[in-house]
Amino acid sequence: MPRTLLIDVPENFSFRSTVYSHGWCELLPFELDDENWRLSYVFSDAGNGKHSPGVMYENDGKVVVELANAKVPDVKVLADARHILRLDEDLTDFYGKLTQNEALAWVSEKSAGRMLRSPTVWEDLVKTLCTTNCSWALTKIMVRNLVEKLGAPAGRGKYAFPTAEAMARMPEHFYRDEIRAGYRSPYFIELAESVTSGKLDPEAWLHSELSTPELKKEIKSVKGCGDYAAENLLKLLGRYDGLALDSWLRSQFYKKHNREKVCNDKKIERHYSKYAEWRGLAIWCDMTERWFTDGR
DNA sequence: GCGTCCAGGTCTACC
DNA sequence: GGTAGACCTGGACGC
Repeated sequence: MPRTLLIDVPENFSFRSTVYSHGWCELLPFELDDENWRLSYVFSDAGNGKHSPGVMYENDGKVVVELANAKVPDVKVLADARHILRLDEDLTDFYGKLTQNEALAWVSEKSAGRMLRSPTVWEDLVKTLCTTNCSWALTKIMVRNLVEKLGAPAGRGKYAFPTAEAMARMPEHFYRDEIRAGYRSPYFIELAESVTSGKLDPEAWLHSELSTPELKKEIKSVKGCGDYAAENLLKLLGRYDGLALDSWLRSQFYKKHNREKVCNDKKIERHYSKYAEWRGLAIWCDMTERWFTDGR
């Protein structure tokens, strides 16, 4: 039976700014209707293998979650929605840092800075691997293939994000031929097997007591995860002291701050050093300003 | 239509 | 520790 849940949001929360924070809203099981500002997702109760396609949107100062069925318990859906939209993340200190720089004043005005994420670190980790060394178009293809070919059917033509168990079962040629993952194929299998065997627990990274450099080292132990991928995942975990520089971010920096000339990473790091532990979020907001101020 | 380049990089071998 | 070369794919681009 369909049902509707309501979630209170913090004062400095913007549904649009959060959904548009980066490309994750374009990766299945997320789907964005940017005319009506509704974000779809397939919620899962991993323990029971149940799934509920849902739609999130903002109305009257609350986030509304409409669900197609009652297969996933309310408490699980609510927790996942809060996690996805980062409703419990306190950005007060970050916004305070931005008052030192008028150029980034728009961030707090637009209530930006909450980077959309998946309900599980597992899903974010796999998606991050899909962003490495390829175009965004290929990233979307790989994620779509993973979801539609390995995800559990959830009705209405929707699929949940595949579990580690489902991914561990498939042979390498499946990833090469069906997912189009190329050289990443053995990495996916190794990662999935590590998670299913209990050797690796990505969800524990959310509350890890390790320092960021130590946690980064652990993330980089995953084959296919280098500096960019580890720092990108750290941002999704709520740690912003790495810049997660990739070719897109670098090119945007050259255009905006270096007269379109290439420079080394040290210069980029110096530029954002004043934001201290928030520098990774500061560079991301700075480089994506047009998305929020010009419309996207 | 075909070849080349490169994109939201990383791994390995070698020095 | 630093660096060169290999690695899959698909889209853009030049011819």
